[in-house]
Amino acid sequence: MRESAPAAQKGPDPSAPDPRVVRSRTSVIVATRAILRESGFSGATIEAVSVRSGVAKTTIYRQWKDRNELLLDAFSFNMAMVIFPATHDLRADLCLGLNMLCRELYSSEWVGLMPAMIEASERDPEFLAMSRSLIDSRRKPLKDRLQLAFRRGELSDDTDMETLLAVLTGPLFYRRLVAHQPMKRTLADDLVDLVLRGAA
Amino acid sequence: MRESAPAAQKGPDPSAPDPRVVRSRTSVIVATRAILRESGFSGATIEAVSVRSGVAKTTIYRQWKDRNELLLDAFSFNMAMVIFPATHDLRADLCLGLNMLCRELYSSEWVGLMPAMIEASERDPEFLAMSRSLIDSRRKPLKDRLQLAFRRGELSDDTDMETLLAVLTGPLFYRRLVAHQPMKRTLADDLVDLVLRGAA
DNA sequence: GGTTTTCGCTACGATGCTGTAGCGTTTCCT
DNA sequence: AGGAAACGCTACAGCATCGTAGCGAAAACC
Repeated sequence: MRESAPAAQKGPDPSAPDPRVVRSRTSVIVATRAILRESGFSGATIEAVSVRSGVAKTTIYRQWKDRNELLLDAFSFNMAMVIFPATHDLRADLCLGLNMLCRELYSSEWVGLMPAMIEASERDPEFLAMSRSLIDSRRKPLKDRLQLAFRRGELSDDTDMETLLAVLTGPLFYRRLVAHQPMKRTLADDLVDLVLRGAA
Repeated sequence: MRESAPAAQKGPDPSAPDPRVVRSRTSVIVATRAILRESGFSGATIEAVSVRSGVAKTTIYRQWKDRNELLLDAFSFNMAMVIFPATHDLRADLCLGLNMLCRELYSSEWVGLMPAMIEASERDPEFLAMSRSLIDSRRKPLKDRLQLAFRRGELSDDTDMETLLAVLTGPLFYRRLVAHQPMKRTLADDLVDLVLRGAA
Protein backbone atom coordinates (compact mmCIF):
# COMPACT_ATOMS: atom_id res chain seq x y z
CA MET A 1 0.00 0.00 0.00
CA ARG A 2 2.75 2.38 0.87
CA GLU A 3 5.62 2.99 -1.44
CA SER A 4 9.28 3.06 -0.64
CA ALA A 5 9.11 6.85 -0.62
CA PRO A 6 10.01 8.66 2.59
CA ALA A 7 6.52 10.12 2.83
CA ALA A 8 5.03 10.70 6.24
CA GLN A 9 4.81 7.69 8.49
CA LYS A 10 2.27 8.35 11.18
CA GLY A 11 -0.71 6.04 10.96
CA PRO A 12 -1.35 3.13 13.32
CA ASP A 13 0.06 0.84 10.62
CA PRO A 14 2.22 -1.67 12.40
CA SER A 15 0.23 -4.09 14.51
CA ALA A 16 -3.46 -3.42 13.96
CA PRO A 17 -4.66 -2.99 10.39
CA ASP A 18 -8.36 -2.42 10.98
CA PRO A 19 -10.05 -3.31 7.68
CA ARG A 20 -12.28 -0.29 7.95
CA VAL A 21 -9.27 1.99 8.00
CA VAL A 22 -7.73 0.21 5.06
CA ARG A 23 -10.92 0.51 3.08
CA SER A 24 -11.42 4.20 3.66
CA ARG A 25 -7.76 4.98 3.18
CA THR A 26 -7.53 3.34 -0.21
CA SER A 27 -10.85 4.78 -1.35
CA VAL A 28 -9.65 8.23 -0.47
CA ILE A 29 -6.26 7.81 -2.10
CA VAL A 30 -7.71 6.41 -5.29
CA ALA A 31 -10.22 9.24 -5.51
CA THR A 32 -7.55 11.82 -4.82
CA ARG A 33 -5.38 10.52 -7.61
CA ALA A 34 -8.28 10.53 -10.02
CA ILE A 35 -9.08 14.12 -9.17
CA LEU A 36 -5.46 15.15 -9.43
CA ARG A 37 -5.36 13.70 -12.91
CA GLU A 38 -8.59 15.28 -14.03
CA SER A 39 -8.61 18.60 -12.27
CA GLY A 40 -5.07 19.16 -11.14
CA PHE A 41 -3.66 20.35 -7.89
CA SER A 42 -6.18 23.06 -7.23
CA GLY A 43 -9.09 20.75 -7.92
CA ALA A 44 -8.02 18.26 -5.31
CA THR A 45 -9.84 19.69 -2.33
CA ILE A 46 -10.81 17.64 0.66
CA GLU A 47 -14.45 18.21 -0.08
CA ALA A 48 -14.14 17.02 -3.64
CA VAL A 49 -12.22 13.97 -2.49
CA SER A 50 -14.89 13.25 0.07
CA VAL A 51 -17.70 13.38 -2.48
CA ARG A 52 -15.86 11.32 -5.06
CA SER A 53 -14.61 8.67 -2.66
CA GLY A 54 -17.83 8.35 -0.71
CA VAL A 55 -15.83 8.76 2.48
CA ALA A 56 -17.04 11.40 4.89
CA LYS A 57 -14.97 14.53 5.18
CA THR A 58 -14.62 14.05 8.91
CA THR A 59 -13.20 10.60 8.36
CA ILE A 60 -10.59 12.00 6.02
CA TYR A 61 -9.53 14.53 8.61
CA ARG A 62 -9.25 11.72 11.14
CA GLN A 63 -6.56 10.04 9.04
CA TRP A 64 -4.73 12.99 7.52
CA LYS A 65 -4.09 16.13 9.45
CA ASP A 66 -3.79 18.24 6.34
CA ARG A 67 -4.66 18.57 2.71
CA ASN A 68 -0.93 18.53 1.99
CA GLU A 69 -0.42 15.34 3.93
CA LEU A 70 -3.12 13.65 1.93
CA LEU A 71 -1.69 14.82 -1.35
CA LEU A 72 1.80 13.67 -0.43
CA ASP A 73 0.42 10.23 0.32
CA ALA A 74 -1.63 10.23 -2.85
CA PHE A 75 1.38 10.97 -5.01
CA SER A 76 3.60 8.31 -3.54
CA PHE A 77 1.01 5.57 -3.63
CA ASN A 78 1.70 2.26 -5.30
CA MET A 79 3.57 3.17 -8.43
CA ALA A 80 4.11 0.51 -11.03
CA MET A 81 7.53 0.61 -12.64
CA VAL A 82 9.14 0.03 -15.96
CA ILE A 83 11.44 -2.97 -15.96
CA PHE A 84 14.70 -3.22 -17.87
CA PRO A 85 15.71 -6.80 -18.60
CA ALA A 86 19.32 -7.85 -18.30
CA THR A 87 20.08 -10.19 -21.15
CA HIS A 88 23.30 -10.40 -23.11
CA ASP A 89 21.98 -7.84 -25.59
CA LEU A 90 22.29 -4.31 -24.25
CA ARG A 91 20.65 -2.67 -27.23
CA ALA A 92 17.63 -4.94 -27.06
CA ASP A 93 17.27 -4.44 -23.32
CA LEU A 94 17.34 -0.66 -23.58
CA CYS A 95 14.97 -0.57 -26.53
CA LEU A 96 12.50 -2.77 -24.76
CA GLY A 97 12.50 -0.76 -21.57
CA LEU A 98 12.42 2.63 -23.24
CA ASN A 99 9.61 1.64 -25.54
CA MET A 100 7.69 0.49 -22.51
CA LEU A 101 8.33 3.85 -20.90
CA CYS A 102 7.17 5.48 -24.10
CA ARG A 103 3.87 3.68 -24.03
CA GLU A 104 3.47 4.35 -20.34
CA LEU A 105 3.99 8.05 -20.84
CA TYR A 106 0.88 8.21 -22.98
CA SER A 107 -1.36 5.80 -21.15
CA SER A 108 -0.51 5.06 -17.56
CA GLU A 109 -2.15 6.58 -14.56
CA TRP A 110 0.86 8.02 -12.79
CA VAL A 111 1.96 10.15 -15.71
CA GLY A 112 -1.24 12.10 -15.37
CA LEU A 113 -0.10 13.00 -11.89
CA MET A 114 3.25 14.36 -12.99
CA PRO A 115 2.11 17.83 -14.01
CA ALA A 116 0.53 18.34 -10.61
CA MET A 117 3.63 16.93 -8.97
CA ILE A 118 5.97 19.14 -10.94
CA GLU A 119 3.92 22.15 -10.05
CA ALA A 120 3.87 21.29 -6.36
CA SER A 121 7.56 20.45 -6.29
CA GLU A 122 8.49 23.82 -7.65
CA ARG A 123 7.25 25.61 -4.58
CA ASP A 124 6.97 23.25 -1.63
CA PRO A 125 10.11 21.54 -0.29
CA GLU A 126 8.12 18.60 1.05
CA PHE A 127 6.70 17.86 -2.36
CA LEU A 128 10.12 18.38 -3.88
CA ALA A 129 11.67 15.79 -1.60
CA MET A 130 8.92 13.31 -2.31
CA SER A 131 9.12 13.93 -6.03
CA ARG A 132 12.87 13.43 -6.04
CA SER A 133 12.69 10.15 -4.23
CA LEU A 134 9.87 8.92 -6.44
CA ILE A 135 11.71 9.74 -9.62
CA ASP A 136 14.82 8.19 -8.19
CA SER A 137 13.14 4.90 -7.45
CA ARG A 138 11.62 4.84 -10.92
CA ARG A 139 15.01 5.38 -12.52
CA LYS A 140 16.60 2.57 -10.64
CA PRO A 141 15.91 -0.28 -13.10
CA LEU A 142 17.48 1.61 -15.97
CA LYS A 143 20.36 2.72 -13.80
CA ASP A 144 21.01 -0.85 -12.72
CA ARG A 145 21.02 -2.06 -16.29
CA LEU A 146 23.46 0.64 -17.30
CA GLN A 147 25.76 -0.13 -14.42
CA LEU A 148 25.77 -3.75 -15.50
CA ALA A 149 26.74 -2.60 -18.97
CA PHE A 150 29.63 -0.62 -17.52
CA ARG A 151 30.86 -3.64 -15.60
CA ARG A 152 30.64 -5.73 -18.72
CA GLY A 153 32.53 -3.13 -20.71
CA GLU A 154 29.64 -2.56 -23.08
CA LEU A 155 29.87 1.13 -22.31
CA SER A 156 33.07 3.10 -22.14
CA ASP A 157 33.97 4.29 -18.67
CA ASP A 158 34.35 7.93 -19.60
CA THR A 159 30.63 8.26 -20.13
CA ASP A 160 28.73 9.82 -17.27
CA MET A 161 25.82 7.93 -15.77
CA GLU A 162 23.68 11.00 -15.18
CA THR A 163 24.23 12.18 -18.72
CA LEU A 164 23.24 8.78 -19.99
CA LEU A 165 20.04 8.75 -17.98
CA ALA A 166 19.13 12.24 -19.10
CA VAL A 167 19.80 11.48 -22.76
CA LEU A 168 17.85 8.25 -22.77
CA THR A 169 14.75 9.35 -20.88
CA GLY A 170 14.80 13.15 -21.09
CA PRO A 171 13.59 13.42 -24.68
CA LEU A 172 10.64 11.16 -23.94
CA PHE A 173 9.46 13.19 -20.97
CA TYR A 174 10.12 16.35 -22.93
CA ARG A 175 7.82 15.37 -25.76
CA ARG A 176 5.10 14.31 -23.39
CA LEU A 177 5.16 17.10 -20.80
CA VAL A 178 6.82 20.11 -22.38
CA ALA A 179 6.30 19.97 -26.12
CA HIS A 180 2.95 18.19 -25.81
CA GLN A 181 3.61 16.15 -28.88
CA PRO A 182 2.27 12.70 -29.62
CA MET A 183 4.51 9.69 -29.22
CA LYS A 184 7.01 9.06 -31.98
CA ARG A 185 7.37 5.37 -32.61
CA THR A 186 11.03 5.30 -33.42
CA LEU A 187 12.22 7.79 -30.86
CA ALA A 188 13.17 5.27 -28.20
CA ASP A 189 15.13 3.17 -30.67
CA ASP A 190 16.78 6.25 -32.12
CA LEU A 191 17.93 7.28 -28.67
CA VAL A 192 19.45 3.90 -28.00
CA ASP A 193 21.21 3.95 -31.35
CA LEU A 194 22.57 7.38 -30.71
CA VAL A 195 23.88 6.51 -27.29
CA LEU A 196 25.39 3.20 -28.31
CA ARG A 197 27.05 4.75 -31.31
CA GLY A 198 28.50 7.50 -29.14
CA ALA A 199 29.39 5.68 -25.96
CA ALA A 200 30.04 2.07 -26.82
CA MET B 1 3.85 43.85 -25.21
CA ARG B 2 1.93 41.02 -26.72
CA GLU B 3 3.69 37.95 -27.93
CA SER B 4 3.21 36.16 -31.20
CA ALA B 5 1.06 33.62 -29.38
CA PRO B 6 -2.55 33.24 -30.50
CA ALA B 7 -3.84 34.30 -27.12
CA ALA B 8 -7.07 36.23 -26.90
CA GLN B 9 -7.20 39.43 -28.91
CA LYS B 10 -10.01 41.59 -27.64
CA GLY B 11 -8.75 44.81 -26.12
CA PRO B 12 -8.96 48.22 -27.80
CA ASP B 13 -5.31 47.79 -28.77
CA PRO B 14 -4.98 49.03 -32.31
CA SER B 15 -5.39 52.77 -32.60
CA ALA B 16 -5.62 54.26 -29.12
CA PRO B 17 -3.05 53.13 -26.55
CA ASP B 18 -4.20 55.06 -23.53
CA PRO B 19 -1.18 55.21 -21.22
CA ARG B 20 -3.37 54.49 -18.22
CA VAL B 21 -4.43 51.21 -19.74
CA VAL B 22 -0.89 50.32 -20.62
CA ARG B 23 0.27 51.03 -17.10
CA SER B 24 -2.37 49.00 -15.35
CA ARG B 25 -2.11 46.17 -17.86
CA THR B 26 1.61 45.72 -17.42
CA SER B 27 1.43 46.10 -13.65
CA VAL B 28 -1.16 43.38 -13.52
CA ILE B 29 0.68 41.06 -15.86
CA VAL B 30 3.96 41.47 -14.04
CA ALA B 31 2.32 40.82 -10.69
CA THR B 32 0.49 37.80 -12.06
CA ARG B 33 3.69 36.27 -13.35
CA ALA B 34 5.44 36.86 -10.05
CA ILE B 35 2.62 35.16 -8.17
CA LEU B 36 2.53 32.28 -10.63
CA ARG B 37 6.21 31.73 -10.01
CA GLU B 38 5.98 31.95 -6.25
CA SER B 39 2.63 30.41 -5.49
CA GLY B 40 1.67 28.51 -8.59
CA PHE B 41 -1.55 28.29 -10.47
CA SER B 42 -3.83 28.09 -7.49
CA GLY B 43 -2.18 31.05 -5.82
CA ALA B 44 -2.80 33.33 -8.75
CA THR B 45 -6.20 34.65 -7.78
CA ILE B 46 -7.56 37.94 -9.00
CA GLU B 47 -7.58 39.26 -5.47
CA ALA B 48 -3.95 38.37 -4.89
CA VAL B 49 -3.00 39.95 -8.19
CA SER B 50 -4.91 43.07 -7.28
CA VAL B 51 -3.16 43.44 -3.95
CA ARG B 52 0.27 42.75 -5.35
CA SER B 53 -0.04 44.95 -8.40
CA GLY B 54 -1.73 47.81 -6.65
CA VAL B 55 -4.39 47.79 -9.33
CA ALA B 56 -7.98 47.66 -8.16
CA LYS B 57 -9.83 44.42 -8.65
CA THR B 58 -12.56 46.18 -10.58
CA THR B 59 -10.00 47.57 -12.99
CA ILE B 60 -8.68 44.10 -13.63
CA TYR B 61 -12.14 42.86 -14.43
CA ARG B 62 -12.58 45.77 -16.81
CA GLN B 63 -9.68 44.51 -18.93
CA TRP B 64 -9.99 40.76 -18.59
CA LYS B 65 -13.31 39.05 -18.50
CA ASP B 66 -11.99 36.04 -16.65
CA ARG B 67 -9.30 34.72 -14.42
CA ASN B 68 -8.38 32.32 -17.21
CA GLU B 69 -8.09 35.09 -19.74
CA LEU B 70 -5.71 36.95 -17.47
CA LEU B 71 -3.59 33.88 -16.89
CA LEU B 72 -3.40 33.11 -20.60
CA ASP B 73 -2.17 36.63 -21.23
CA ALA B 74 0.27 36.41 -18.34
CA PHE B 75 1.84 33.25 -19.68
CA SER B 76 2.34 34.51 -23.19
CA PHE B 77 3.75 37.88 -22.21
CA ASN B 78 7.03 39.10 -23.58
CA MET B 79 9.21 36.04 -23.59
CA ALA B 80 12.87 36.49 -24.20
CA MET B 81 14.42 33.83 -26.39
CA VAL B 82 17.60 31.90 -26.71
CA ILE B 83 19.45 32.73 -29.89
CA PHE B 84 21.40 30.26 -31.97
CA PRO B 85 24.11 31.90 -34.07
CA ALA B 86 24.73 30.74 -37.60
CA THR B 87 28.46 30.74 -38.18
CA HIS B 88 30.42 28.23 -40.18
CA ASP B 89 30.93 26.10 -37.09
CA LEU B 90 27.85 24.01 -36.31
CA ARG B 91 29.27 22.50 -33.16
CA ALA B 92 30.16 25.88 -31.70
CA ASP B 93 26.77 27.33 -32.58
CA LEU B 94 24.89 24.51 -30.94
CA CYS B 95 27.07 24.51 -27.85
CA LEU B 96 26.67 28.21 -27.42
CA GLY B 97 22.91 28.17 -27.74
CA LEU B 98 22.37 25.11 -25.60
CA ASN B 99 24.61 26.41 -22.85
CA MET B 100 22.62 29.59 -22.88
CA LEU B 101 19.43 27.55 -22.58
CA CYS B 102 21.07 25.68 -19.73
CA ARG B 103 21.76 28.84 -17.82
CA GLU B 104 18.33 30.18 -18.56
CA LEU B 105 16.69 27.06 -17.21
CA TYR B 106 18.13 27.76 -13.80
CA SER B 107 17.83 31.53 -13.68
CA SER B 108 15.34 33.11 -16.00
CA GLU B 109 11.89 34.23 -15.09
CA TRP B 110 9.85 32.31 -17.62
CA VAL B 111 11.14 28.92 -16.53
CA GLY B 112 9.50 29.48 -13.17
CA LEU B 113 6.23 29.70 -15.03
CA MET B 114 6.63 26.41 -16.81
CA PRO B 115 5.42 24.17 -14.00
CA ALA B 116 2.20 26.14 -13.75
CA MET B 117 1.89 26.10 -17.51
CA ILE B 118 2.46 22.38 -17.75
CA GLU B 119 -0.14 21.79 -15.11
CA ALA B 120 -2.69 24.01 -16.80
CA SER B 121 -1.98 22.56 -20.23
CA GLU B 122 -2.67 19.07 -19.06
CA ARG B 123 -6.30 19.83 -18.40
CA ASP B 124 -7.42 22.93 -20.26
CA PRO B 125 -7.34 22.95 -24.07
CA GLU B 126 -6.93 26.71 -24.21
CA PHE B 127 -3.81 26.57 -22.10
CA LEU B 128 -2.60 23.62 -24.12
CA ALA B 129 -2.90 25.55 -27.35
CA MET B 130 -1.12 28.54 -25.89
CA SER B 131 1.60 26.40 -24.42
CA ARG B 132 2.18 24.63 -27.71
CA SER B 133 2.53 27.81 -29.65
CA LEU B 134 4.82 29.32 -27.04
CA ILE B 135 7.11 26.34 -27.01
CA ASP B 136 7.05 26.29 -30.78
CA SER B 137 8.16 29.87 -31.08
CA ARG B 138 10.92 29.28 -28.56
CA ARG B 139 12.20 26.31 -30.51
CA LYS B 140 12.35 28.20 -33.75
CA PRO B 141 15.92 29.55 -33.49
CA LEU B 142 17.35 26.09 -32.90
CA LYS B 143 15.16 24.63 -35.60
CA ASP B 144 16.32 27.24 -38.06
CA ARG B 145 19.94 26.56 -37.25
CA LEU B 146 19.45 22.85 -37.73
CA GLN B 147 17.69 23.33 -41.03
CA LEU B 148 20.60 25.41 -42.19
CA ALA B 149 22.89 22.57 -41.20
CA PHE B 150 20.81 20.17 -43.25
CA ARG B 151 21.00 22.40 -46.28
CA ARG B 152 24.74 22.67 -45.85
CA GLY B 153 25.08 18.92 -45.55
CA GLU B 154 26.48 19.14 -42.05
CA LEU B 155 23.79 16.75 -40.93
CA SER B 156 22.78 13.62 -42.78
CA ASP B 157 19.33 13.75 -44.33
CA ASP B 158 18.08 10.59 -42.72
CA THR B 159 18.05 12.21 -39.31
CA ASP B 160 14.68 13.40 -38.13
CA MET B 161 14.27 17.02 -37.11
CA GLU B 162 11.89 16.32 -34.25
CA THR B 163 14.18 13.67 -32.87
CA LEU B 164 17.07 16.08 -33.05
CA LEU B 165 15.18 18.76 -31.18
CA ALA B 166 14.07 16.32 -28.50
CA VAL B 167 17.55 14.92 -28.03
CA LEU B 168 19.23 18.29 -27.80
CA THR B 169 16.83 20.06 -25.48
CA GLY B 170 14.86 17.28 -23.82
CA PRO B 171 17.56 16.22 -21.38
CA LEU B 172 18.01 19.79 -20.20
CA PHE B 173 14.33 20.29 -19.45
CA TYR B 174 14.21 16.85 -17.92
CA ARG B 175 16.91 17.62 -15.39
CA ARG B 176 15.35 20.92 -14.49
CA LEU B 177 11.65 20.04 -14.30
CA VAL B 178 11.38 16.31 -13.79
CA ALA B 179 14.50 15.07 -12.03
CA HIS B 180 14.99 18.34 -10.14
CA GLN B 181 18.72 18.09 -10.43
CA PRO B 182 21.17 20.97 -10.53
CA MET B 183 22.70 22.01 -13.80
CA LYS B 184 25.50 19.87 -15.13
CA ARG B 185 28.15 21.98 -16.78
CA THR B 186 29.15 19.62 -19.52
CA LEU B 187 25.72 18.29 -20.37
CA ALA B 188 25.02 20.68 -23.23
CA ASP B 189 28.39 19.99 -24.83
CA ASP B 190 27.98 16.27 -24.32
CA LEU B 191 24.65 16.38 -26.10
CA VAL B 192 26.11 18.20 -29.06
CA ASP B 193 28.98 15.73 -29.25
CA LEU B 194 26.62 12.82 -29.12
CA VAL B 195 24.40 14.18 -31.85
CA LEU B 196 27.23 15.22 -34.14
CA ARG B 197 28.95 11.90 -33.74
CA GLY B 198 25.72 10.09 -34.55
CA ALA B 199 24.22 12.22 -37.26
CA ALA B 200 27.01 14.05 -38.99
C1' DG C 1 -22.19 -10.89 23.27
C1' DG C 2 -20.21 -7.02 24.94
C1' DT C 3 -16.79 -3.40 24.34
C1' DT C 4 -14.10 -0.42 21.53
C1' DT C 5 -13.16 1.83 17.38
C1' DT C 6 -14.38 3.73 13.24
C1' DC C 7 -17.74 5.47 10.55
C1' DG C 8 -21.30 8.74 8.30
C1' DC C 9 -24.07 12.60 8.97
C1' DT C 10 -25.31 17.33 10.09
C1' DA C 11 -24.10 21.56 11.56
C1' DC C 12 -21.12 25.35 12.26
C1' DG C 13 -17.96 29.70 12.17
C1' DA C 14 -14.34 31.51 9.71
C1' DT C 15 -12.12 32.65 5.63
C1' DG C 16 -11.18 33.68 0.84
C1' DC C 17 -12.54 34.16 -3.93
C1' DT C 18 -15.69 35.40 -7.69
C1' DG C 19 -17.73 38.75 -10.39
C1' DT C 20 -20.82 43.03 -10.31
C1' DA C 21 -22.57 47.70 -9.07
C1' DG C 22 -22.30 52.54 -7.83
C1' DC C 23 -19.79 56.73 -7.00
C1' DG C 24 -16.46 60.10 -6.78
C1' DT C 25 -11.71 61.25 -8.43
C1' DT C 26 -7.81 61.38 -11.41
C1' DT C 27 -5.88 61.28 -15.81
C1' DC C 28 -5.80 61.63 -20.55
C1' DC C 29 -7.18 63.51 -25.08
C1' DT C 30 -8.19 67.46 -28.23
C1' DA D 1 -10.31 74.31 -20.60
C1' DG D 2 -13.66 71.01 -20.97
C1' DG D 3 -15.49 66.38 -22.08
C1' DA D 4 -14.44 61.49 -22.05
C1' DA D 5 -12.36 57.63 -20.30
C1' DA D 6 -10.10 55.00 -16.90
C1' DC D 7 -9.22 54.74 -12.29
C1' DG D 8 -9.60 53.47 -7.02
C1' DC D 9 -12.63 52.52 -3.41
C1' DT D 10 -16.39 50.35 -0.96
C1' DA D 11 -19.90 47.28 -0.74
C1' DC D 12 -22.31 43.24 -1.92
C1' DA D 13 -24.45 38.45 -2.85
C1' DG D 14 -23.14 33.97 -3.81
C1' DC D 15 -20.35 30.26 -3.38
C1' DA D 16 -16.62 26.91 -1.99
C1' DT D 17 -13.51 25.41 1.24
C1' DC D 18 -11.38 24.72 5.63
C1' DG D 19 -11.18 22.43 9.85
C1' DT D 20 -13.89 21.22 14.17
C1' DA D 21 -17.70 19.36 17.13
C1' DG D 22 -21.26 16.20 18.60
C1' DC D 23 -24.15 12.24 17.96
C1' DG D 24 -25.94 7.82 16.73
C1' DA D 25 -25.13 3.71 13.78
C1' DA D 26 -22.22 0.17 11.94
C1' DA D 27 -18.38 -2.66 12.06
C1' DA D 28 -14.47 -4.85 14.10
C1' DC D 29 -12.15 -6.98 17.89
C1' DC D 30 -11.68 -10.39 21.89
